Amino acid sequence: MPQGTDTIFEADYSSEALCTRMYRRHSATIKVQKEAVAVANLVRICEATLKLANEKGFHAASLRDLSRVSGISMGGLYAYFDNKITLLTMILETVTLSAMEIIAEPPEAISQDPRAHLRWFIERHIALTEIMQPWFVFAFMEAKSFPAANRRTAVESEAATEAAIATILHNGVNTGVFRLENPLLTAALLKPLLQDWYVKRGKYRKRNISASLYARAVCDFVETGVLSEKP
Amino acid sequence: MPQGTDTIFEADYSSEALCTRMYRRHSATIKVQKEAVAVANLVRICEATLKLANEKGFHAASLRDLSRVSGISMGGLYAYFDNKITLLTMILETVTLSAMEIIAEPPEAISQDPRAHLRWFIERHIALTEIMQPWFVFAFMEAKSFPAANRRTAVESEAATEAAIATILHNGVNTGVFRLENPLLTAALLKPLLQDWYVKRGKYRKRNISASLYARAVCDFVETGVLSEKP
DNA sequence: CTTTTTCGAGCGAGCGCTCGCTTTATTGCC
DNA sequence: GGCAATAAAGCGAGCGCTCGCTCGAAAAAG
Repeated sequence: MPQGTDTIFEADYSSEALCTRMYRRHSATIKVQKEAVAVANLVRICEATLKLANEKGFHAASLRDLSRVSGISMGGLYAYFDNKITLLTMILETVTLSAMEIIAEPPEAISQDPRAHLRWFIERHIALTEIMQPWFVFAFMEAKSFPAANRRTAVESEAATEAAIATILHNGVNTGVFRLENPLLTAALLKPLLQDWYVKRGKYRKRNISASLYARAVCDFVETGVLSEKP
Repeated sequence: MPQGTDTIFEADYSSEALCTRMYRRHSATIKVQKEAVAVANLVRICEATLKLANEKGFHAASLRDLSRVSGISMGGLYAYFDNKITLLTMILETVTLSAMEIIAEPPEAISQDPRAHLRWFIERHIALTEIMQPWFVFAFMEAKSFPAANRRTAVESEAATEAAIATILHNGVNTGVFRLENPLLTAALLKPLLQDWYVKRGKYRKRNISASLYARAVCDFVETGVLSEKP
């Protein structure tokens, strides 16, 4: 596992790995033929794009900015995409595909226990969005300006995450571990807690709250709420 | 109360009322002297700006777009602001000032009971962001591109909201009504639940979830979590 | 030498913003 | 009330500039 000691993910989510997958998806339209060269430049392009979009928004970032920050000339950039929206789409695809991989079957021992299953899902979600933080922030902030097709995909991806949470909650209700009226609505409330980790990352960094501490806080909050006594 | 049967707010938050306050704050620089005329036009400008920013983002919306949608000529617009950033600032101020007014002392009966106090605060927050939804979405989405001074104000305003929640939680812990380890962190987790109502409003509309139903769901979720038994 | 990749000046479109002018409202005088 | 005189408000073509994007030449690789 290239990303260190983590063993919770099946795939590699480093920039190089993500851009390799991106290159292979778009090898038909990318004009640079040698994979090693292309991937190295895609990494520079993506990292520069995420940096600029985070600073001033994707639309406000010009291709001259991108050329300067990535160190690739204007013309060079157009060997990798045919227009600015394609670049946006390529990055969004990467996020959506990765987000879909969060939803997976957990180890056998965990899937039997709804409470452990929920904790596992929350931790896994926060861990991936931690590794890919700039990518997820990009998708979240720029979602509005996506072409309609991409926006639909993004909404579907988010709905799939909520549905996965709802299923876990539902299993918990059936086995008597959880008590709640509307699993889908509760799942909808859990989503913003997971998103806040990457959207407001600066806030938590300032308060010295790590990903695992945040994950634990979310789990505790979700499980028991704030009341001393159940009403 | 001009906004109907609501009696939870001291002030009026209609577009007219908000733009009247906006006009008085900026009467020195706004070149139109008659308040009635100026306020009517500010309403058209603000509503058009919020609409366009919601569709394509503030930066991507041109002043020609704004002129067309608001029905006010290019030159006319510049009687109300001296540049595009000033317009952004004027709208942000309006949101920040309104958000600050959410934090208020509740009726005597409520402030004695931390549980009622928390519910009151949640309901009040959701009710105001419901009335002013486009304004709050604007502030949330465009916060990144604010001038530094405005961004600082926005962060402070958000911190103040969290601090207010934390105080309520703290009182609850002291009186034994609430049980939680870190009131500030729990308050930080409550914030995204309140924000999701206006940021992802379309999702909840599609599912026929009203503001009061959402507020109730958040209150229940926060109070008791999902577990059947306290561990 | 041929092929692949990189380069950056330059194009037209569209941007934020201005300014000379027209239209509308108010005032003062009979 | 009628009517100039003045002030206020509204207008939109056009300015300088930056945008996304192109393309022929230069450089690097094979």
